[in-house]
Amino acid sequence: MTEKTPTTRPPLSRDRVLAAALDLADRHGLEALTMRRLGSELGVEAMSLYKHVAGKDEILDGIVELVLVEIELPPADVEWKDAMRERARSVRDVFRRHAWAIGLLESRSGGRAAAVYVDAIIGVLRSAGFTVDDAAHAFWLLDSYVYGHVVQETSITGTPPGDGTEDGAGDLPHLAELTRRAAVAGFQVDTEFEFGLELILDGLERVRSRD
Amino acid sequence: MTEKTPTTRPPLSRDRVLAAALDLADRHGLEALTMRRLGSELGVEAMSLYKHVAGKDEILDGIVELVLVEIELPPADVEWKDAMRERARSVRDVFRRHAWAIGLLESRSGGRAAAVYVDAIIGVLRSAGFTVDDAAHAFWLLDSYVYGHVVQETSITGTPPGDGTEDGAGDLPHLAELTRRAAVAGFQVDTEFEFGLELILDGLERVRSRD
DNA sequence: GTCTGCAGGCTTACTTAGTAAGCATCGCTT
DNA sequence: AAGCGATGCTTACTAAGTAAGCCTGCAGAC
Repeated sequence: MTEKTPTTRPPLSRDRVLAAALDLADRHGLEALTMRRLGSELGVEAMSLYKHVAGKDEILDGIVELVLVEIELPPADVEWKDAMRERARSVRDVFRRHAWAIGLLESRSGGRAAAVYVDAIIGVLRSAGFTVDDAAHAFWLLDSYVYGHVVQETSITGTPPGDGTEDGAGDLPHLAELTRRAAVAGFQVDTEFEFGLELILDGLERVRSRD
Repeated sequence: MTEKTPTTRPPLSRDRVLAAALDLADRHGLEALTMRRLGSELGVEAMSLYKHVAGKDEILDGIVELVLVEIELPPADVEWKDAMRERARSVRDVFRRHAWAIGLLESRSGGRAAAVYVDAIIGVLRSAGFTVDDAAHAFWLLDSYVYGHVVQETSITGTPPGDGTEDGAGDLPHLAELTRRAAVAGFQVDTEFEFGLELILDGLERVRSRD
């Protein structure tokens, strides 16, 4: 129909499709990631993508995994507390870069990347003297915290002004006080994050010394 | 076209629509909640719903709020630690009953119900002697933990067997150990939850006694 | 009693999304 | 040269949200 493009287009591949999908989600959000748009991003029709991926679900799984491998695994020889602190920060950074990935993770396993991640973390904890059970506890606790924190951050910063949280604060005195305080102090999510992180790490240290 | 139904149907209303939507999501999952299906559930065509709600988004906001009001607020006169423990459990229970709501919460403010909830919790903490800042810290920390924990629980229990976490465990020794251990001990999420909860509450107690 | 307005539900139809099925073409192998 | 497989294209179907406008029966007003 149209002229054949003189520039030979690099052939598609599963990797190129996934990379483009990741990029698209980062730039325009997850809802912009449609097969048609992803296709046009690659200079191709939507249906062509199906030669390289089974369907949209596989793309979603794929980009979640791409995100997960961005998490920095701690080197095996650092002190456990430093290692956990660093990985917690790394997880937070990664999900702030790819906020859309949080919602996806809920329904997807994360593939092998997730398994590698778990293995590395548990490894550090075991070497530090945690029992199997306590290592599992520590992992769950830390991960729950980090995950929950990131979700709350993004859902707060992503909330447009004028949402339900502020109107009617007249009869919610503590909330009003909190809001006022936050406005004055310049609310710092980073501070919140570090506070909880240190509290948890200290608590885990107590558990470890018991083991 | 069809015969007029002899039984007079109770008229629709915003509340009836939201209640039916909540019920539908509980019974068949969030993806089953479509305007057409919700309509037929109420014996009505999809477009009729638009006389009572502005659109699907309003329905989603509405059922999120319905879920949030199920969270039990602690009575003002209990000891803060008991109050926090109870509300954490209540939050967890509510979201286990309505697992689909978790994903929704990420993108929605929660309306006034969320504000009431925050106000009540901060109130308890302030009365217990927490400074404004520490009350905010405590709130963020606890909520992040509970939220993250629930998400992880549901995503694990919702994962079909044979996912990426188990194959290839050969070169992931710590993960293998953990899996084995979990199989033997009978993995208890409840135990995990309580462990982290108590650790955090103890940490917060230390913070409070400093105030 | 008749008329009228309108609230509440219905019909149709448009848009966007995912994707099944099959066609076309280009380049390499034999 | 002939054939063939891989890669991309075309068409078309289904499901979902929702805009626009129609229909009808009931509540007062006269």
